Amino acid sequence: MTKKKTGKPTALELLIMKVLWKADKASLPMAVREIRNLLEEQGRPLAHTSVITVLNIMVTKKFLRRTKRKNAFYFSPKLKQDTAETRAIGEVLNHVFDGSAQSLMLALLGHDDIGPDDLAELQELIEQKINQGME
Amino acid sequence: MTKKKTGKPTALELLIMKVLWKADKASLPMAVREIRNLLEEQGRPLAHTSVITVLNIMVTKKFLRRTKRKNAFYFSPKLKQDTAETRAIGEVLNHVFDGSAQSLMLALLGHDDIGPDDLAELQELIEQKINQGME
DNA sequence: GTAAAACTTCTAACTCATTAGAAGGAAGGA
DNA sequence: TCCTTCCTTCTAATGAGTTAGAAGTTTTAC
Repeated sequence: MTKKKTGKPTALELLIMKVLWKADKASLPMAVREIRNLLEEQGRPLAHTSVITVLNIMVTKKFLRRTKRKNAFYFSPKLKQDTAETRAIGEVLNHVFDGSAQSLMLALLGHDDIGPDDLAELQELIEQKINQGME
Repeated sequence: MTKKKTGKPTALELLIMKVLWKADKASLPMAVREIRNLLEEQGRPLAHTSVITVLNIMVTKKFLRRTKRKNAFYFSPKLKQDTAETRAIGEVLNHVFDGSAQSLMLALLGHDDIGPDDLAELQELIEQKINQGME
């Protein structure tokens, strides 16, 4: 009986994942210090050791891969952004909206930050999805 | 300087909110025992005192209203379902999808549980929103 | 080659969420 | 009235997430 535990990143872990996903587009594993610096730049200053602690936790959770290079460790994402996003929306869909995509959509459309231009784009996305389904 | 703290319910608090929202449609405040029973029925058995503890926390968080009736307390939702849903989706929108409704939509459409019939309904919802905007 | 700098592991504190027992007050039946 | 039942408040334990210091090891710089 293997522990299933799909698991989604916590708030801080998500910040780190985003940093690493970005770097990963250029296939760049990152050192602790680089990650720490970027976090600080985006208003989340942390002690060097705090970052290490979280990174190691993320490795045990299988969110990250850790490789030794020279004297230090480098980290790269193992959990894909798509996967994390799908899990996150699935979580909200099931727990908050009881699985109703319609309810979720209503809440999204009711949100302030959605402009008329956004609406057109959303339609386009659904359009594509529909067409893709009948190919 | 007042504490802003918009605050969204935790996982357990959300379950309780849902129970109370349902009852509130008929304007029915609920006693602890009733809430406890419903939670148990839906697979979340808790000690009576555990339920009380959470309910009281929810009152201090202003999620609930508490009124004395006879010897016992009755609870009803103060936080509206719409509001909670909007906050929940806003949270994900901002933290996971960096404010991009398009990204969120893609993740939603990529989710397994979305069938072709859902797609049509989602389009309809956006349609309505668009028309409503130009009246 | 030795001292400083960089990096890691270990340990631990603190908060919040979840869970529940012990103890005490009010209500109600025999 | 008295005992049982029901309800509350207080207290507390556990676990996860966040944060960071102390200490130890490797690398680099002069």
